[in-house]
Amino acid sequence: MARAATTSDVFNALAEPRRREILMFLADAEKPVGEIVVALADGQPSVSKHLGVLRKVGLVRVRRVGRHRMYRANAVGIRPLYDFAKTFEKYWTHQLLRVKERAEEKEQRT
Amino acid sequence: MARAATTSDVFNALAEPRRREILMFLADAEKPVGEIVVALADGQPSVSKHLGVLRKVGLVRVRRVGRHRMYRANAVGIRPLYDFAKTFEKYWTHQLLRVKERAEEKEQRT
DNA sequence: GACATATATTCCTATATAGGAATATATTTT
DNA sequence: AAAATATATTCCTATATAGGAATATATGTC
Repeated sequence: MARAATTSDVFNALAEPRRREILMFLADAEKPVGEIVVALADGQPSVSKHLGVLRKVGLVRVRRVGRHRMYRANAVGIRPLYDFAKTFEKYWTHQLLRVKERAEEKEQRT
Repeated sequence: MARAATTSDVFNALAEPRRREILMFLADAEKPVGEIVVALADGQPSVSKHLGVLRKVGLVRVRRVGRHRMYRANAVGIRPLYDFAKTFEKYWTHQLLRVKERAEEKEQRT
């Protein structure tokens, strides 16, 4: 079988770097497609397609304003990713702590 | 062009649900392949392949013990994902706050 | 209504899978 | 060294892209 569809879930949708960039660009304020195209120096059809994927998995919302479409990030959509990653937070904290301890031990010996 | 290789980065590697499950299973302690196979009720070659991908992007470490290979999660490898997701934390906090406010306003009106 | 602007969609293609089956490799045991 | 155990790798195939080009759709303006 092939890989799962990018539209199937948030993880797959965000596996694409361009889509992560778009989402970060839309984090603070809503923007029309044309501005994204300029900001990311990408083609218009490409951006539209990426926005389509982000919309399907609920990571962005759209609003029509005249002939523009204003897109904005739907932050809560990222929670599945955040929650998954956060599970491991304590482990790398410990890991870094051990590195620090070893560094200090080494320091002691000098 | 096709999608980026799963081995290219952490985001792509973790787009696959099975790999996320494997990583969570390896979070607390190192385990031999056979145990993962049993725990996740998957085929041995399948698990081996997934472990190969996780290893290539630095999400797991291996250690040989007799004829076993002990795998463990390398938590820090998840930081790119965590950092990305964390960027949006403040937004959904605000978003939830607004939902709460609206709910309270509504409550007031009754 | 003709024209311009903004965006979405369709069509095509090369490619990187993921899964299954079969096989190869490494290590221990007898 | 033969057999058994544990794991990795190879081979094959169906499929879901992502990108480019061309086109369609919707809306505003003259």
